[in-house]
This record gives sequence, C-alpha cells and structure tokens, in this order.
Amino acid sequence: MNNALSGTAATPEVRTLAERVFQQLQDAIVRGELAPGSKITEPGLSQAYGISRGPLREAMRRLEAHRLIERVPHVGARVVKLSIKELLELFDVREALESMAARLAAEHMNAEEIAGLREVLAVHERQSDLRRGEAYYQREGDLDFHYRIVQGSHNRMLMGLLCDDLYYLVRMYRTQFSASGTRPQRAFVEHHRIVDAIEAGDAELAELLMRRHVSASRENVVDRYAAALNQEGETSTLDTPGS
Amino acid sequence: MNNALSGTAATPEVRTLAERVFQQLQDAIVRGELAPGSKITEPGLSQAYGISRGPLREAMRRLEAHRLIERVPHVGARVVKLSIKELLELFDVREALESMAARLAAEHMNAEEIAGLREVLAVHERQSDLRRGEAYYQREGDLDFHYRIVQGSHNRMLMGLLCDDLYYLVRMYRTQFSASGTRPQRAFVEHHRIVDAIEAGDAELAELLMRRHVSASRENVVDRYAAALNQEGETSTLDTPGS
DNA sequence: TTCATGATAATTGTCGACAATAAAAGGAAT
DNA sequence: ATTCCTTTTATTGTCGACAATTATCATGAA
Repeated sequence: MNNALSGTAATPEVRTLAERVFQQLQDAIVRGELAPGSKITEPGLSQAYGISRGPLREAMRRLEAHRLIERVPHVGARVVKLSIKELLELFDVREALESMAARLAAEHMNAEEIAGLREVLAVHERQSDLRRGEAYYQREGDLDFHYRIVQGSHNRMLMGLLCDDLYYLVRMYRTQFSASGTRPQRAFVEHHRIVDAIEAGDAELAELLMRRHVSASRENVVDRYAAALNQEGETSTLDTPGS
Repeated sequence: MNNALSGTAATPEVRTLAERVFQQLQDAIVRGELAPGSKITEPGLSQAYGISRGPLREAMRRLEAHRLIERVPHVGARVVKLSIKELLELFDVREALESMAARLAAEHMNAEEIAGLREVLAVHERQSDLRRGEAYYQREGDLDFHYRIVQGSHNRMLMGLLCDDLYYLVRMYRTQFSASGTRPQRAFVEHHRIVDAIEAGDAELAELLMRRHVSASRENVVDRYAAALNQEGETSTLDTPGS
C-alpha cells in the first residue's frame, strides 16, 4: 500500500539501511544521475553512501531483480542501458498487462477509486491549460493515471509486476530518451474514454481502449525514433541482429 | 539462454555459492520440501547448507524477488503460501502475458522453433498413450510447451517475467495443490490448434486461442476448488475478505 | 484466571577482514 | 612493432563477529 509514485516521497523513515540505499540508488538511476551503461563498483558506492558493502550488496541484488542494473559474476555491475529494441519489448509487455488491468479495473473498481481517477484527469486538464507543450509534469501524471488503474484491478500480482518493476523502467526511459511532448492531446481523450468505459463497467471496451492506447504510444515512439534516425546519421542502439 | 526447465539440470557448475544455494532453495520450495508458510531462519539454513550467512542472504533476496519467499524486516522470512485468490491472480497475469507471447510467436518464430514445438507435442502424445491418467510428466511437458512459445516470442522481457518468475510459481502451485489430471485431452487439442495458428502465422488467432486456453485452465481450477470445497468442510485459503 | 510488564533469548542487520577471481599493466620474445 | 606471458592490482565473493531489534517467557498485579 506504500508504493508512492516518486519513491522517496511518501516513505517517512525506512527501517533498514539496505532498504534506504536501495531507494536512493533506484531514484538516482531513474533520474539519470547514474549514467546508463556506467559501471558500478561496490567500494565506490559503499564509500559514497557511507555504508558497508553488506547492505549495499543487498540493495544491488534488489536493483538487479528490478532490472535496473545488470550483474555478471566476478566482473561487476552496470546500470542498464535501454536500447530501442528493449523499449519496444517493454511496450509489448505493458500492452498485455495494462489491457488486462483495465479489464479487471472495470470489473472491480469502486466508486471512490473512480472518483480519484476523474480527479487525476481534472488535474491534468488544468495543467494542460497552463503549459500545453511542457509535458514533463503531465507525463508524471500520465504514469499516475496508469498507476491508479493498475491499483483498481485489485490484482496484487499485477500491481507488483507493473508498479514495482516496469514503471521504473518506463520512467528511466523517459529521462534517458527525454521523451517529452508525446502526443499530449490525443492521449488525453484516450484517457477519458478509458475512464468512461471503466465507470460503465464495460470490461471488454476498457481492455480494448487501453490496448490501443499503449499500442499507439508504442507506434509514436517508433515514428519518433525513425525520424530521429533519418535526421541524424547516428546508429545508437538498433543492433543485436539475430533473434 | 541457459534457463532450463528443471533448474539444476542444464547448469554444469555454478560459479558462486549464492547462486548455487539459490537454485537449491528454489528447487526445494518448488518441490514442496520446504513447506509453504513455514518459517525460514538464516542460521538454520546456513548450517544446513554449510555456508555462511552472507551468500545465504543474497540467495534469499533473490528468492524474495522471485516471489517464492516473503520477508518482513527484523522479523524473518517464510515460504510463500499460495491462496486460491493469489492463484487466480496468477492465472489472469498468465492469460495477459501468454496470449501476447503467442501473438509474438506467430510473428517471429522460425522453422526450427516450430519444428521443436511439434516435437514436444509428439512426445506428449506418446506419453499420453502410455499413461493416460498419470499426468505428472505431461504437466511438466505442458510447461515445456508454454515455455517454448514464450521463447518463440523473441521478447526477452517477456521471457524473463514468465520463465524466471511466474512459471516457478506455477510449478509450486502444482505440487502444493497436487493439481494433476487437469483435463488432459482438451488441453491437448488446444495445444495443437495453437501451434497450427503459429505455423500459419496467424497472430490474432494464436493470441485468441492461447487466451482461451489459459482462461479455460483457470476456470477448471475454479471448478475443482469449488467441488473440493463442497465435498469437504474445510476452509483452507479462501480468506482475505476485503480486496 | 487474565492481563500487563520486564528480563531473557534468538534472530536479523551491519561491519570489517580475508580469500578467490578477473582485469590491467608491464616486460620479454618473435 | 606486435603478440604472448607474467606480475600486479583492484574488485568481487565469502566469512565470522558484534550491535540492534524483535519475539518469547516468566513474573507479578488486578
């Protein structure tokens, strides 16, 4: 129940050192302060955070489980670097999971939760009035929207997979690719329609709309990437040919 | 590439102690040797496996990440005990993920992989001839079938979620609920039809069939549980009332 | 008898040090 | 000059011990 969106926000005080440094590292990685692909050394971090290597190793194990760092035995760990291929994989997984979440939300969400969802949309609308292009806050809010729907599914396993694992990768991608200004208006009306379907209890429609919503977001990323690739002459991460 | 089904089977020698004890513990939990809900104590296990508490703690962290044990700070860890509610949640997640996997498999699977899939079905058919009711081997084979389709999706994130996390829970459930003899014939023809769709490259059909397949398996569990509940007067795990 | 309270014991969290492995640097031979 | 091998160095893996927290149990009062 304590999984706030910004991680360190709604956690007053953590009991264990490993937990705390885990959250700090998680935040640092998501915000891009630890560069993607950069190597992480245990003595360095333990000195930087003023703790021993024991708790640090546990924190790193958790980061590895959340797919934020990659470790190879006896060699070391490095911050994960999302390629465009892995980003698209992430979208496919989100499409599958979030459409299911929307379906379950339409079946199980209660009145208060739906009211909260509408409130989120209202906040977005206000922010959209203020700053139409500036999409950073809205993007965080977008995640908040998806977050609430997942919670509304009342499926703890789904919540764990989406909120504890994948959403951190999504946020990391957004800072990494600086993916602002991604079709704000259209996503807006799609959000509204999804809430309408959920409120009407139309599970199939909610599922379909959410599936299209995520899929459209994915296609948007593909287009933007192709455009950026044409404009510049760079080949950054579209490798890994076989399989 | 090295994620064999039986865990300790295709791994000749593991480099690190933590890795080894992790696999041993994972196997012990899945096989039911460590009773679900039983408490796990660090000194006990470190003595039992003849290692120090350091590697053991890392192994336990990994088990926690794989949702095989549950830890609470300063209190301890206990083997996860799947309730019927969580089992149904697991099925919903599988339905979402595996239907997507089938869709992607229909798009990306190559000839050799399809041939391998057909070979798996052939093996099942032979085993089904030999022992029709005895479904243990067939159930392991069933997981092998699903395993290969997930691999055929060529989506590493999907593979990680399904094969590294959820399938261990599935196997654990099967030993825990001793869920043998679950509609072997019908699952059989469903498997065949799914492979047909994949071979035809019909992504939509493969997705639909896999979705129905998992959903039917879920409903079968619901029915069996309701029947067992009526027959006996026991109330085992249908608690957790509010959400 | 039951409940609260304090002391005891056990377990978890944390730390520093040693051993094993892999990467890096340096030198010798072709 | 390049390549291969040896030595060195740094990082990871493992261990045992101490501190902090929690659970247990005994004791006493209502």
